[in-house]
Amino acid sequence: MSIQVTVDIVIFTIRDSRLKVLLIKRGIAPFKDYMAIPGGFVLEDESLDTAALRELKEETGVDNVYLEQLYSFGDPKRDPRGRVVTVAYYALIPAGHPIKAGSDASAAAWYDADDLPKLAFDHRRILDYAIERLRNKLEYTTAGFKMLPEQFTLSELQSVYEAVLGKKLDKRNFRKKLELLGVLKATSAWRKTGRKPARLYTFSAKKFEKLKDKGILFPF
Amino acid sequence: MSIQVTVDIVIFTIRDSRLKVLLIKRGIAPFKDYMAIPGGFVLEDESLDTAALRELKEETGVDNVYLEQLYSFGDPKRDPRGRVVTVAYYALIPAGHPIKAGSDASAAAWYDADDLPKLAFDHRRILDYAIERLRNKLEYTTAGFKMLPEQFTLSELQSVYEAVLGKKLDKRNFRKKLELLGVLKATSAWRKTGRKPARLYTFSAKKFEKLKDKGILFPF
DNA sequence: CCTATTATGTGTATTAGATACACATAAGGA
DNA sequence: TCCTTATGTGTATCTAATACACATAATAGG
Repeated sequence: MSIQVTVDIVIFTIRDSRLKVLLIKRGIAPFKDYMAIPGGFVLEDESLDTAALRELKEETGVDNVYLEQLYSFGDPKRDPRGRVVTVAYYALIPAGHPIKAGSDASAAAWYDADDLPKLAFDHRRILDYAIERLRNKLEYTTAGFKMLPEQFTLSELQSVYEAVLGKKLDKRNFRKKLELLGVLKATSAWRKTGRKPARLYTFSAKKFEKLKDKGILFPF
Repeated sequence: MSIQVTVDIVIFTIRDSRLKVLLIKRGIAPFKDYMAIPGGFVLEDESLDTAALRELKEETGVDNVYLEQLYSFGDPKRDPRGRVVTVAYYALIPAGHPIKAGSDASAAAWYDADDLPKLAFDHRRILDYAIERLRNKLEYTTAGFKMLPEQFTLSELQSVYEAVLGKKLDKRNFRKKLELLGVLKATSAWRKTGRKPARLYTFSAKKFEKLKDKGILFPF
């Protein structure tokens, strides 16, 4: 009745206007040379969240990013070595956020969420579940903002939504909704990106909290 | 690094037009005489879902009801006896469904979800989380139907929604939405309940699946 | 038997939000 | 200087959400 407990973390980011997932290559059996979601054992004296944060830090050097528990997977045969229950998490990393891949550096890489390689264990199922959750959460939470740096253009924000949802959105309607919600603050800065400069915005957490208190959710 | 894993199950039903939760009285320390959510250890060769189904059956005699994983709780100090990670589930039992409480019979009872006693361990947190999840799911899934017998009146259905959401709904608008969705089948049976008889309906899973495929969700 | 009580069942008007859709502007690069 | 590309902006239409009142059928009680 004593079971090993791990955490596995699906790490999402946006790159090249695409939803990407960080995978590492397994160096040892079972599933040697398969790609896998980063993870590891929960230690004796740490909570599940702490374990996930620690693993995330170890694997990517990343701190202070959004992390949420996803689901627990506990099929008795999911790990051929023995009974392992894993608590899956997912993390959202801002586009362009620097990643210091750890000792597994050469073996870690970003993969397109809709073009995944074969994965070890039941990681494909975990990943599919994470993508589904992210898509849903995007529509009624601020998950979209968590994949952007503090300052961002409206096109960048829209691009995040399009990458995750996998479909094009209408620019004017997208902006209309944002304006209606009133959770963006225009800054006086501009992104000069080769073309016509775009205004930079920040997310107003205060205004969002007020909306949440009123039961108003994001309508994308 | 070897941890005990349990499942705990928040068991919901509707009684007297109120959302109720099944709690059992603990006979032994720690938290002796406190009320607690039913649960128990995950066995060596069973999946998490199987463990939850087994516990549910053992505690209530109930089979074939809706069961969904909720969240995993793993604070190192949540159980004073040692390291226990629990995978919480919630179950929805149709109103009026017979419960054969097990050996703990005398100690098991239904409590109003909004008038709970002191609970053992972190069970209050688990329960609050379950209620929140149920409220949310009610609005975009068929959870409401799962707390009703196969045949039900429209008033009974509305009463489930009102009990869970904790607010009154407009009868005509409620029925209008249902009609728009078209997931109900009128039967030729009537519930004679002391007053004017009410028509009995059944839920059409087929039609619901079609709606789901189109991405249409329940708008309550 | 008659009346009071209680739950069922039904439609319309108003408001709010969602969707569909096109063009002028500013900058960089050829 | 022109071409390319991304930014930024408003209106009309449709669909869904909300607010709201009364006749009907049955039982219970006097």
